[in-house]
Amino acid sequence: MTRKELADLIFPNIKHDIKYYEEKYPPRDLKEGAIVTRYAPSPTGFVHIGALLASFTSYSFAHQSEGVFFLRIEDTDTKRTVENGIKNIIKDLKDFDIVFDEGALSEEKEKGNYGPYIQSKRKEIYHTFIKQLIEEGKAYPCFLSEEEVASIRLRQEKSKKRIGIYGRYARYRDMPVEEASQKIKNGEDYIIRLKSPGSFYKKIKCSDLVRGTLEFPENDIDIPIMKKDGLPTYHFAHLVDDYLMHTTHIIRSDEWVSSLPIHIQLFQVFGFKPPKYAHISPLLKNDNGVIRKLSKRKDPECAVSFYHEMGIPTEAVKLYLATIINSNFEEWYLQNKDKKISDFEFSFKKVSKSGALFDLEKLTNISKTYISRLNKEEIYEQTKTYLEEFDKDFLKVFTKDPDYTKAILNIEREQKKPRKDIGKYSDVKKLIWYMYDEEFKPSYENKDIDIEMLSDYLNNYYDENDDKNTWFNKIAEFGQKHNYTSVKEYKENPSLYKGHVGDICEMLRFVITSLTMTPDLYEIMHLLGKERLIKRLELYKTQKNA
RNA sequence: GGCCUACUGGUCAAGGGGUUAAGACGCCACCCUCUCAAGGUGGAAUCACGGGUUCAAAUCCCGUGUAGGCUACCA
Repeated sequence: MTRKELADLIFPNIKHDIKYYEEKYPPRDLKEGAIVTRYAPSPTGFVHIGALLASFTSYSFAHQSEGVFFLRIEDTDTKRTVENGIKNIIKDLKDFDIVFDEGALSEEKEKGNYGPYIQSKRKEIYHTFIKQLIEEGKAYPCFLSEEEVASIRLRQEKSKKRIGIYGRYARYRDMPVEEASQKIKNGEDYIIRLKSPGSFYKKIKCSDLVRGTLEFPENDIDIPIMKKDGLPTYHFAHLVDDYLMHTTHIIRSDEWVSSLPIHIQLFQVFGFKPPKYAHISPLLKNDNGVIRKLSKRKDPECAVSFYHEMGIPTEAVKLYLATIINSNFEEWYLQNKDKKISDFEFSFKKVSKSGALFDLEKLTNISKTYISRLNKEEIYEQTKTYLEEFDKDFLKVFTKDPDYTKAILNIEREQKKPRKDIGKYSDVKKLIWYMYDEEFKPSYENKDIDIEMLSDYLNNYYDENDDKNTWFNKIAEFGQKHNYTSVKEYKENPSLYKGHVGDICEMLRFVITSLTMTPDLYEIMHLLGKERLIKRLELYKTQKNA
């Protein structure tokens, strides 16, 4: 019995060899330096912010180098796979303008010449590679049950040994092929393990684009490469796929650095040139003093859909991600306000090595700045889209008279330093509700208001056609009649006067909006118009008397 | 237990032997012919700790500590 016969016994239906696939998937015809990379999620549910960060990074590097960015679905863990996972992933990313040049489009469809892009459809390819390894004596069937492996682990833990199937724990590593094939013929369960050529006492140097040179002990664990169900493990699938798909750069999150020795070893076993690796740090969260990785289960801000529900513009999220990925992005953007994110040249050298605490406040600020640069039309449309999905009641009010709403949104907008108060589209309602009569159901706090004076002003002095200067001068003039003076004078001699111009404005603001803080009073009054202003004063009076 | 990695203000960070230790967010104070939001000006850090090396260390070396990751027939 030869190893070839053992390999045939295990994989009786494999017709091709590795060479066949190498010819089927020739090198890509791209310009020098083009980066081919991928986003390779498991379809286990929603896209979370850390994954968005990784895919945004990959996408940016691929595109700025005129390379290729593709989507590969890693569904080798059948227990965790979720219905409609692929479409959700594509949709979530598309919201952020992250689109794929090739890869899976749905469970059935895909585009590109290097597919299939769904791992569960690539079984035959993986088997071809594993078959060759068995023929060459570089991999072997292992009959250790999961229970046996667990008990080995337990013993290792107790005696403080290194954990794993290596050395003498790799009981089936050198089993004669006759015995192994007999066990298989008897129907015993098995997995395929790599016969690791490494030694724990030798060092291997791995280079990482963001971390530099990393030194590890060689991998000497006979890692599983194929599971009982015939599907490959992540490590092995990664090797085959990224080799055949000609991936040049693997950009993935930090939790993978410790598998680097395994991955390098796998490439060496086949004599393939490994791709370049870049490990990016995870996003962290300060949870009441405990710093931990952002978790899908505990943190709502983790799901990408959270930003959608909050009405935070996707562009703002991207700006924030860009500032996290490259520390020099923020400064660049400050100086190049009119440029797009894609105009920035990302570099691996500027990727931070340590994990960043996710800062919602900073994101909000970026978002405010971003929205402040939009014009009234854009804000109107964006808010409308948001309300259509999340607040149908306010949508009716908001869209009833589009020009009026746009005028509200335009208050203090068309100026060098535009107003910066909308951080997310879900804020719009609580910022402008009082401008709509149907929403204006105020509950006034107790405050000293000279109703008679305001009535006199609104009826006899206020003219909605006045420009801002005239408006202000009139209030000052009117104030003098009632013993109110300028702010400066009042501050100098507070005892001589009843108050200052600002006090009149505050009273007006309060009666008109029921608020003490609002944007520019002149604009608000102008938009509301004299008639409604007087009505609001009447409303205030009746509420006071009640 | 083993193996990795990271530690500069509340947060993100620049700086890689000699700097008044950039900048952004947040915070505080003041200014800005009505309040807010902005904007402007200013304020707050001896670079986790302990030892070295050096005329000189946030920067180099060694320990310690803390945090994170891996150590699955999960990815």
